[in-house]
Amino acid sequence: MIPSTERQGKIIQKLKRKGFRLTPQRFAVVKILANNEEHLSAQEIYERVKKDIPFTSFATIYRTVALLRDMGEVMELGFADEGNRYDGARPYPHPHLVCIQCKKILDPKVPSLEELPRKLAKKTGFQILNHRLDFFGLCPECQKNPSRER
Amino acid sequence: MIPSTERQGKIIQKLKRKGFRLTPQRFAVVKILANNEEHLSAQEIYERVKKDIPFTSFATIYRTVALLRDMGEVMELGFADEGNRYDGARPYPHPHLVCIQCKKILDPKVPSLEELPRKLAKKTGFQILNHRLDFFGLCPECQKNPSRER
DNA sequence: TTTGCTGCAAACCTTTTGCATGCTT
DNA sequence: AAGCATGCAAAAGGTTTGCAGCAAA
Repeated sequence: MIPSTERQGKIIQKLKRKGFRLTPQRFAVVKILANNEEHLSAQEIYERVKKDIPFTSFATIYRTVALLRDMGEVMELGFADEGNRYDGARPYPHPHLVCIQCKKILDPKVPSLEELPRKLAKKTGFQILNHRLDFFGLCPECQKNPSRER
Repeated sequence: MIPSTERQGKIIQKLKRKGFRLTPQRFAVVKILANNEEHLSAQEIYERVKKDIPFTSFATIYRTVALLRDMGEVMELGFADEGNRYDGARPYPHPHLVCIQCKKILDPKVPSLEELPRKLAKKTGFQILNHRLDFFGLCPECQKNPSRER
């Protein structure tokens, strides 16, 4: 578990420094994303925020994660077939292991791509800003329970 | 350029062998996807098919690429922010270089991941079925023309 | 008081689906 | 004749946006 207050504090300071208001809704979203190793969907964030602040709307969730994403403090993982997932603990490129059945997402410890982006930039002339490395498959639980849903 | 008739013939034979009909619409979609190194959107496939068969509908495009995808003959690349892209020339995992401005997608020649999927499966217990490695950035042209749209 | 933020609902966009019609074999 | 495939239009699903009201500095 990454120390809660560290990421949370960093994000909140950055928000304030940039002149954004720290509303209760934003605070709730930051709290959830900063202290969580999971890769949450907008729906999950919405449900958790509503426990604190029952009047929260979906629009605010989306606006807040977009703000945090634009600040570089949350990584948005888009998937075509389901919704986006958000990672506030490690907002930088890293490999993911995605279960196609229960939809859980893990961060496997594999050697990073290291210099590949830089080499590729040199070879192709692209200015490389980001990358994604995702492995898709069935987690051990879903191999045993072929019907389990998320 | 990959030899046209080879992929095209293989796909058509497979369709027939599996008992699917080779309608003019399907033939047009196969022709476009099999003989094309680009990564086309559904919209682009639709437009090109309509040149041959003006009455074609979007539904048929989607049903056809889904059929080819399920047969393993077309790779569907889903993106969250824009539509899917389809690759009929290389329907197996390989890295992509994606320009975030003009949306072109290239296949860079980089060392493949080799044994990483297998190692990861062994370490995590996941049954790994697929993977994606995408690099995002600005292509040389878009670096010069920051406003160019696709 | 001013400006930013929120909630609600409608809009968006791509993809999927229901259904009646039409084409193949 | 039987069944698959198509076209059309509507539905679906997640995300974004317009707008009026509210709240924080």
